[in-house]
Amino acid sequence: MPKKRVLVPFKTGSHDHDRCIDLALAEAESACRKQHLRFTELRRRVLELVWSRHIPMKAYDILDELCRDGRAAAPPTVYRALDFLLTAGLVHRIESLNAYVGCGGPGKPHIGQFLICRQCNAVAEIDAPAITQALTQDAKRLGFRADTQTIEIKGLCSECNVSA
Amino acid sequence: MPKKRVLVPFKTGSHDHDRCIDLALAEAESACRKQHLRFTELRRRVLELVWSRHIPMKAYDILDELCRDGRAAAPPTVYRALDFLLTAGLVHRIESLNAYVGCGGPGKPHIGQFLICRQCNAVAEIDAPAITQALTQDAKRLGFRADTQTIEIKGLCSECNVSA
DNA sequence: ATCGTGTTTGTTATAATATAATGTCTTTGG
DNA sequence: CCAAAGACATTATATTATAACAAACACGAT
Ligand SMILES: [Zn+2]
Ligand SMILES: [Zn+2]
Ligand SMILES: [Zn+2]
Ligand SMILES: [Zn+2]
Repeated sequence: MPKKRVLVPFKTGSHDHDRCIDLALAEAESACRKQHLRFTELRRRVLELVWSRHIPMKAYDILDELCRDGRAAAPPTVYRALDFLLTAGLVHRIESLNAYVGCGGPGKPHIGQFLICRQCNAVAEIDAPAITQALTQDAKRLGFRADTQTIEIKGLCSECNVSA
Repeated sequence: MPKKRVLVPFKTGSHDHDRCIDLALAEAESACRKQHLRFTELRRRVLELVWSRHIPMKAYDILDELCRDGRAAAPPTVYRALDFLLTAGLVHRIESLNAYVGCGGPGKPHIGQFLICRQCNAVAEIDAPAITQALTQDAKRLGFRADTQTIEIKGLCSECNVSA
C-alpha cells in the first residue's frame, strides 16, 4: 500500500509564498498541456487567487478580486472557472465551508483528506491510503460501492494550539 | 477499541418505516427528557419530517411540509429547529448535500460516517472508531488537534449496484 | 485566408441556502 | 402571580449557486 503523504503541509506565517503560487501555476500549466485542456488567462488567475493564501477561498471573494482586476466578472465567471479547476484536479472543494483550496498533488490522482484550523483557517491536505481503503472496505461490507470520499477534519493547528 | 457499528443500515423499499419513525421520535423524547431539553411540537414535527424517508432532507422541503401542515413557517422556523436537533445530537447535517438525516445513535455520543447512494439517495450511518482514531492520529502527527470530522462517502448502494 | 464548429466568456436573471434583527408568546421556576 | 428565559413569528437580507442565451474566441479542415 502506498505510504501516507502530506500533500500540503501547514504553512508558517513567514515562508516564501510567492514560490508556492509560482509552483502551483507551473504545475497546473503542465498538467493542462498534458491533458489538452485550455489553461486560459481567467482560469490561471482564478487558480492564483485560490492559492493566494493557505486557507479555503470563497467563490464570491474570488469574484471580488476579479472585479478589482478590472475584469468583467459575474458569478458564472468564477463558478465556471472553479468547475474547470475542480475537474482538472487542480483545486478541491471544502464542502463544509463552501470554499476552495489548491490541490497539493495535481496530476497524481489521489483522494485527499483535509485538516482545517478553526482559528486561523489554515488547511493541510494529506493522502492516507490506509484510511481511504478502510472506508471503502467498510462500505463494501454493506454492499456499497464507494466512488468518492469527502473527509474534512476541523480542529486547531499547532500554532493555534499553543496560543489557545 | 469499540467495535464498528452500523447505526443506520440501508433500508429496503419495503420495511415498516412507521416503526423507524416511531422509534426515532421515542428515543428523541427520552434523550431530551434526560438532558432537560424541550422537545416541542415543532421540533418533534421537524424530526419526524427528517425521518420521513431514509434520504437526506433539505431545509426548504421541510419548510414546505410545515407550511402544508397549515403552520406559520418561514426559514428561521426550520433552521432553528434543525439547529436544536443538531445540537441535541438527534440529526446530522450532510455537508456535501446541504441536507439533514436522522441520527441512528442519539444519546450515545459518536462520530458518524455516512454512505450516500448517488442513485437513490439512500443513506447509511456507520461508526467506525478505527477510522476516527486513525484520522485523529494522522492529524496529531502534524501537530493538529482534531475535534470534529466530516466523512461522507458517495457511491452506489447494493440495490442500485444491481440495477446499474 | 476562410469557414464551420465547438469552447470559452459575458450578461442578465433567478434559484437555493442561510442568517440578522426585532417583537410576541409560552414555559418554567420562585 | 411574576420575572426571566426560552421558543416562535415575522420581515428583511445575506450568501451561495445555476439557468439561459448571446458574443467572442480558438482551432482544425478546407
Ligand atoms: Zn505558501
Ligand atoms: Zn491555526
Ligand atoms: Zn425506515
Ligand atoms: Zn441506491
